[in-house]
Amino acid sequence: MKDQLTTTSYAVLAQVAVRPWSPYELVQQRVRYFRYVWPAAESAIYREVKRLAAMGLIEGEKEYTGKRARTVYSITKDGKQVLRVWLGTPVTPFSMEFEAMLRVFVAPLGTKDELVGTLKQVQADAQDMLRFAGEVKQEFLDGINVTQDQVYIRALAVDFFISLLNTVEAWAERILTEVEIWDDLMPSEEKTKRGLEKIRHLPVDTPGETLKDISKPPKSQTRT
Amino acid sequence: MKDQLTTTSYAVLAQVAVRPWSPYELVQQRVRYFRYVWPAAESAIYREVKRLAAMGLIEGEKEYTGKRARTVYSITKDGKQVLRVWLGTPVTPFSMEFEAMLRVFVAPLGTKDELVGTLKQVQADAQDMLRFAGEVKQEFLDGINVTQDQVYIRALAVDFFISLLNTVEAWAERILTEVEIWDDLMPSEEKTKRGLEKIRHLPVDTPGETLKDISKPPKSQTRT
DNA sequence: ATGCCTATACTCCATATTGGAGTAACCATA
DNA sequence: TATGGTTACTCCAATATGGAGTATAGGCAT
Repeated sequence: MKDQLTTTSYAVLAQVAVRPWSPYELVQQRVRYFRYVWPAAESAIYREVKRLAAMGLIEGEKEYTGKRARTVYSITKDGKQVLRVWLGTPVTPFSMEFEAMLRVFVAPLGTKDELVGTLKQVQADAQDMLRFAGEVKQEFLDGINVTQDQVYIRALAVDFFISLLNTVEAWAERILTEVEIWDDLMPSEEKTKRGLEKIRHLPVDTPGETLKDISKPPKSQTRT
Repeated sequence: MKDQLTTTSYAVLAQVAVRPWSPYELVQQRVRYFRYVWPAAESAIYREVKRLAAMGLIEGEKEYTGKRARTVYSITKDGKQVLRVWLGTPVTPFSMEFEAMLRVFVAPLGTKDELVGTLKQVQADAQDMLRFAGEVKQEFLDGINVTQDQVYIRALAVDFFISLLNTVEAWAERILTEVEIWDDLMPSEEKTKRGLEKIRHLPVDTPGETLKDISKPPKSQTRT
């Protein structure tokens, strides 16, 4: 066992810092707490719990329901210290997986219906997650969230999540409206004109002068 | 060699569909074309090129510069057909990695400066990527992008990318303003009040009645 | 009391993926 | 001719993933 902690380790450790959990609970609740900002497989959680325990960063207490054991883990002093040290290290940048966009790229090979279907799916996924975010919002307003004592911090996260999802949802809506007025997905002068117009109005600064050298994009992202 | 294609395979195949590339070019240019919506390691690209070639979905032509060989790959009929079929299959949902948010969760264990530093980093990363997006925008306006003939499609992607980055940037800015007025990161009645007020005004619907059962969040996401 | 279904609580493993190290030729400059 | 950078990859140890498998508990119908 390597004792190099990964971001997944810190995600689990951070969750245990909130209050004690059993591995099973962590697996279930990760969806509410870090799944959407740091996806990790179930088996990864179980593995991390063992590692953290072996390293003395969390400690377990056994409980029994009949013969079935379950261990509830709490964070230790060392664990807190490790989190504190981690807070001083550089962050890995935001990154995403968005398969739908790859499909948009090759959409002209398929049908308009397929593109519309993909976009509707994106919209539906965003709406599902927004529904979930709405529930979390309500939990906080009702004062019943597990991290209620940390509202002032968690509010920052819920804000992020909701802003992002609204952006995705609005984009899908906007694009659907655009695609709906197309007859097909073939290139056309009309579409090209509209596309360029759209690009021209995008809210971002363009570089001062035309680029001679194609400048390097921002450096790559790594997951550790 | 398994011939089950992964999303990374389709990403590469979609890129080769644009125009012929050598593996090295694909690796370099992936940053411009799919890195931000489907991250993949360099070695993964080389591996996929080999697989796709072995499966007859792309075909390579050898070129020489002195003794150094390079192979330029183009998509085949079969390759296009495979992409077409793919367009008819279900999409995997959007997902992201955002380590900074995990740090926000445990921020009270550290200092205000550390939190501010993390948020500034998020902002800087977003601004870097926005600069890159601005360059892409300019390329299209100048008519010199490699996918210029697909502006009407690519405009949809650039729109997404810029909207999302602006959202992230604006969030970081907003949160920095909030955090700046705090004296420390300890819980306080004042902070709790502000947090709840913030949550109350978040742009998302809350469920009609208070939840008795904690409903299940949207289903999980898998990468294939 | 017995069987059956579902939830709890994990372990195990074959396969896939990653980052990085290594190899080697080419090219410009000093 | 040395040397440093770019092109153009290959290879691999370490890690991560999804899914299958194991086993107990509790509720409910018969």
